[in-house]
Amino acid sequence: MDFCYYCIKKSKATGKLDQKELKVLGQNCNQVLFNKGDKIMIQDTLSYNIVFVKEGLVKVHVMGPEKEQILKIVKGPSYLGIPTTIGAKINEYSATAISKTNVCFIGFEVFKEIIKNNGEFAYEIIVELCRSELYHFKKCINQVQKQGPGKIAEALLYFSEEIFNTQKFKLPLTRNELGDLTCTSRETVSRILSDFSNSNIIKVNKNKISILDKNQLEKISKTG
DNA sequence: GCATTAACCACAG
DNA sequence: CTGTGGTTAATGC
Repeated sequence: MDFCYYCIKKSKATGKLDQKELKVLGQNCNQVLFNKGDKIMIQDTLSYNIVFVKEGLVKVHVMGPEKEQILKIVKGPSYLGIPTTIGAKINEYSATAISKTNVCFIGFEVFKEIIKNNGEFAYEIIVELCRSELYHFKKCINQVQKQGPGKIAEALLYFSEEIFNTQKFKLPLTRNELGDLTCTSRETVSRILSDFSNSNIIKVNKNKISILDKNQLEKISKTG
């Protein structure tokens, strides 16, 4: 039952725990492997657990009044279910694996106890929550005020810099999902991607994207 | 008015 | 699932 102790994909917070705390965590933690497309959390169901993505990519999404909205793409290691487990009785959003993903479900009671007893751990959790809130503030402003090309440019840069750390990557979303992420339609996504491609800003081959002119992309993202 | 932007629809690969 | 063309509505010179 020491698998949390030996886990090499610990969160920054979990790195602050001593062996005894890790043992308790390990006893109240269940690891599950999800494949692409599997649902990890379902909106409107009861939320009993803190969800920690050890490894892999997950889309966090909600069904709005009109249509599906993708809130963000999360790359492990990262927590996902903290706000909805602590702040609400039910899951306020869904989470779906978009690659092979390793997830730990952590019992809420134990998680709560560790927060209360270990300030260093709690602090790291707060840091993660703060970063997430700031990200959403920024995304909210950008999605409301930028127009199409700016939104798509920003999303491409996000994948390139935050998720894959390379100029060449395979987009893990369909055009439709990219539309749901950027608050545009799938047609608009298609058109903007071919526009970028025709202007030699990016190269597109199905879902494989290469960023050719990062400066230009940043400029478009910045000016909207 | 005229231009721009983007959603919606439809249809073809 | 995607790409494209036509149409329409909103917005801003």
